[in-house]
Amino acid sequence: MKESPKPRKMLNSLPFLFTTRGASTMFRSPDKNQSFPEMEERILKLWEGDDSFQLSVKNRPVDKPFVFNDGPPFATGLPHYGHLLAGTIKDIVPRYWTMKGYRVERRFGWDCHGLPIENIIQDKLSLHTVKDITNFGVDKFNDACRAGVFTYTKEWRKTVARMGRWVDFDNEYKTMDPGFMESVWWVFKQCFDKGLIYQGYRIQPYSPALATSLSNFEVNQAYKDRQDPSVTLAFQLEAPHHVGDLHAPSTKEESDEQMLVWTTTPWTLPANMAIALHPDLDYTLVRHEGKKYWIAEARRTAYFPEPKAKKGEATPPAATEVLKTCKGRELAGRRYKPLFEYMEYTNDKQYTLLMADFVSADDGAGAVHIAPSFGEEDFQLGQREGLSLFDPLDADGKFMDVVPEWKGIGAKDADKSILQHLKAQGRVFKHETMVHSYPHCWRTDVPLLYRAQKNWFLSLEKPLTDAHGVTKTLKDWMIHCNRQINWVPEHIKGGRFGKWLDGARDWNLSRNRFWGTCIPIWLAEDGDMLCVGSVDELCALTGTKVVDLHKHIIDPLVIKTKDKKTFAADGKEYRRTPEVLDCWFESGSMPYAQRHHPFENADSFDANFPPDFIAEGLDQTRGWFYTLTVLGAALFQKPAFKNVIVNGIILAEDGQKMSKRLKNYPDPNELIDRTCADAIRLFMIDSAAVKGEELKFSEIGVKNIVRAVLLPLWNSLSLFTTYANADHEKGQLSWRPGLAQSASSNELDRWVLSDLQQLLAKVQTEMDAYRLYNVVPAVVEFIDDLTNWYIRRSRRRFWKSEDDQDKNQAYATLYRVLVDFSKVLAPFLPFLAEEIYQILVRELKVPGQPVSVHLCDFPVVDPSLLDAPLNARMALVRQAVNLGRSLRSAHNVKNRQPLRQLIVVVRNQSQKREILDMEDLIREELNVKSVTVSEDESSLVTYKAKANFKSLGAKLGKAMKTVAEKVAKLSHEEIKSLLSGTALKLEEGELVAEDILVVRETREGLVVEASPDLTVALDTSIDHGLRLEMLARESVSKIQNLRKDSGFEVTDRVEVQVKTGSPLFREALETHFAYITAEVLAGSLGFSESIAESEANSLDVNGEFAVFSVSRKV
RNA sequence: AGGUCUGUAGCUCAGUUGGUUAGAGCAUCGCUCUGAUAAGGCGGGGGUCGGCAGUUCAAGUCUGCCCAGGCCUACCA
Repeated sequence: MKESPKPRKMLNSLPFLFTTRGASTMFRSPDKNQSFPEMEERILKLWEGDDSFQLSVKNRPVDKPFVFNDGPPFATGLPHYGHLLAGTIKDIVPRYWTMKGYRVERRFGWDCHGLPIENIIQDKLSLHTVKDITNFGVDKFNDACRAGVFTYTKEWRKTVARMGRWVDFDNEYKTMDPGFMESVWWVFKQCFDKGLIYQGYRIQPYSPALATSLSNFEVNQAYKDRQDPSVTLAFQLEAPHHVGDLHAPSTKEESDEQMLVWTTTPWTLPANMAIALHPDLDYTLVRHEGKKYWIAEARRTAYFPEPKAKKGEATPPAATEVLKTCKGRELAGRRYKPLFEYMEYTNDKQYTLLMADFVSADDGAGAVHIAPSFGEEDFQLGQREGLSLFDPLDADGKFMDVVPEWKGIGAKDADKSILQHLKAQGRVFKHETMVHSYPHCWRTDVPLLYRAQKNWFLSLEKPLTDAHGVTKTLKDWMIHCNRQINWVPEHIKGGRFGKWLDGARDWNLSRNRFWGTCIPIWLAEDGDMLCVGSVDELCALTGTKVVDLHKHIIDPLVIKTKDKKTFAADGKEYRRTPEVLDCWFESGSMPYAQRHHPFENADSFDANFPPDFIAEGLDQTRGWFYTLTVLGAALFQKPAFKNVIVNGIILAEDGQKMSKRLKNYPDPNELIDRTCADAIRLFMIDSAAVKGEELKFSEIGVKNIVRAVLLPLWNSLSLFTTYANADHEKGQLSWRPGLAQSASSNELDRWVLSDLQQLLAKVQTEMDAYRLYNVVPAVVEFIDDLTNWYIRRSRRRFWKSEDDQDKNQAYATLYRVLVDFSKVLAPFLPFLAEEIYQILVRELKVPGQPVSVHLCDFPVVDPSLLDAPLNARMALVRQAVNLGRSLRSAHNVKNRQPLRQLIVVVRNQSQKREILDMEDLIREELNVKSVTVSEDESSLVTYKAKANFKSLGAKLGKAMKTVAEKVAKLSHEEIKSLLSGTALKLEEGELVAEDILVVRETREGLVVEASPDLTVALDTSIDHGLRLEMLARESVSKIQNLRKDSGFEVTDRVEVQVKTGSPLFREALETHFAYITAEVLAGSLGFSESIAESEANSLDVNGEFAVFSVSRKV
């Protein structure tokens, strides 16, 4: 064989030129020490040069789309393994459907708006508060956000491409594009016109330092322990006779009873409106030190402990006297004297005892102080009972004029003073402190206030009617749509996501921020509102040409009109509501906004919605998955996606979260350079991470993929090209790629082809159901079948020098398998699959074949190649071989020692044929002279039986146990008779063959191994001839090792010299001269006394000694 | 605190409608094979299937309660 060229370098510079290879070489030989990362970089350039990605899309018909929607990431940070995992899934599925003949457009998208970038810019410009930003200028601030939001796009592009993901970055969408934002307005107006949008209050975490409310995400970042007052107050109740007299104003007639109420937020007391009790809890009136208090019975002893008996005293005098006990509901409506007089009396429920289920008696006094402006539950109760909102705080969280005592003092700061005031009035029953977990402002560390904020909401409770006239509330539509989605893993549908939908509440759409899509509502002073749904509309209404829809551009535009239909001018003035939209609204609008629907491409919308496929992480359940679902249901009463793969979270190897600070994970780019992208992809896909479970990421795991999957495959390719080139050069091979070939007569060939068809069927089934986790194990198993059975068993067929039919069939088969298999692998291992395809197909310029494996059609099952009985037969033979190998091992008979015969005992006639069919294979694999098939195993094994619990259990029920014991005691003969079809009568019933499971025990002193299907025995007697053969094989092995150690090429011819004093060795070498010289490609084999001995070249077989010398024949 | 997922060999995980002695890969130890292979083969060691109850002739599997971990959600006054 000629020097193989250095293909890598050549291809880098001349990617299309293959003709420079020597004419005698058929295939480019893969480098045995190939660096996979280098190979991948080369493939990337090849794709770029060929424009393969664009071709793979354009080659497929427009009217056969597979629609994929990509969730947009933020480019303010670098991609991490979570992105790589989702990205790999987002690559595999589209590649697969492309190869199935669909046109799969893949547009990348960028999330541009929102807090991540606003926070970065605030830090950069040292703008700490909302006021700082407005003083700085919203226009300048937004410009800075725009300029900073794409910091890492280059790194993203590079890493995403390097991972082998094909996605269109040039045609990407951005949520800040005017077209995208216009479509978001359209979506908003659709909701508005359906009556879903309303303005209302919701309790939100509020940072007084920043003068803004915060998102839950921000709140969750800064929970910490905090010491707060824990105060029990005594509210003076009025006389009870006013109960039920709804219109009677307070008489201020005091009773002598007080209500104990617990709070940790004294600053909310000036806004107290009511007290809540649980209707079903017991409340007790006690007399203590001359005063009467109501308290939840369950809390009584916590507040009024029973005095302990002192030594000598019998029963201590009770300090607390129980007067009466009743249910909370019996106290409903009792009035109390308010602590403060800041509020107007607007509702007869004000300052009364109200009933609420959320009240518990776990701690406190079992009665809750209600300030509807300052707590979620308070707010809900206030809404129900018609209480007004009273919020005496200004934007900075300081008391306003209505509370003159604490005017200008911050809410939390006023706690102490308020308590002092109340103590002076005798209203504080108990004052302690407690430590509890409380949210703080993540930027300023100031404790947050929960207060009612005016917001824009999307109602989930409004009825919507679909095209078929069916009416449901939006929430019910969402639940309805969710039923149509194929979730992987399935449990999310009814579990995490389904439950979340069940409990979904109206969506708060507004954010008091700056860099986002504006809420397109203009308000008049009288509360009248206009919703703008497009740029043209805005231009018409304002008479201004607008190209950018960001806040600083839009806010100054005032709409003046008399008539909302004709927009006649000079009427009321409408000004835009200042909020921007929740960014999730933009993400949820992505299916429409990325294609500027309905302003462009409206006619093709139906074909593209809902999309076939999306894939994101588990954390998107409440994020993207949810907002997509809301808007899909709101606009079209349809699900926003048909299939979704939810990936799990990737953890570091130690099971902790990946942490930059702890450096407990390798840098993705460096790992790619150390291992390769294909291996990382496969490692991630071959895990429960593709069904929503977490994955512990380990570099060792990735390296194992290289070792267990990539290298064996690479070596298969290498074997094939090496032998093909060698044979081709010597003119020992007629087969050529692309030549028509008839079906192989060799069982191994037909087996591996059938095995491949089974794999194809499996991959198709699993991919069609989006169960990626079932695909990789099947692929890996096929690699094992291919390398460790097909190729190992076929080696000699490639090695032999005759250009016969068998050899040509072997080449044709392996070639076909490798090419087809490269197509199966293409979605999963896009680089290695491409390299195989390039070497085996593209570089040969086989007519009619695409230039890239990714432009090929996914192989479909060829029923003519599928032969399930053959697969079963081969499984049986492999079992027989395994039993035989096990026997050799157990009895310490080396495989190089040929044995006389193997006896296989079969269970039936068809097995007999199957074993005899493959006798040659078994003989060679087990190194035996003959295989004898027998149907009677009585001489080899003894039968024992076990009860078949499955079949007997149903019949026998309780008698199962006794029968099982009897079955275990059955004799060999009884079992034999049962097996032959005779039923056995027992007290408990009749036994038939199916009711027992036969266990074979080998008879003493025999070399026998049994499995449920087969029994195998080995004749281990060795005669003179067998011994000579063994020595010959040992010699071959030794010589081959010497060849290898000397660095000779596979095809080099050698001369062999032997020194031995052993007559047996001499006889073996002489007898098997032809065999040995053929095996080791020796031109001569002679004896010599002048060979220097070393450990490497001497051979000691059971005391027979020989020394070898091998030299290359020039 | 609630929801949800997970808990099976040293590690990563399979385990069908409940049914024999709970499996695989990796790792480890011993033996072995090999001119494609950094591989392959055979065997060994290694398990109270998170715990406790219950249903059943029979529970890793079904039910209940509890424990641990992850994620999501959450102002309990």
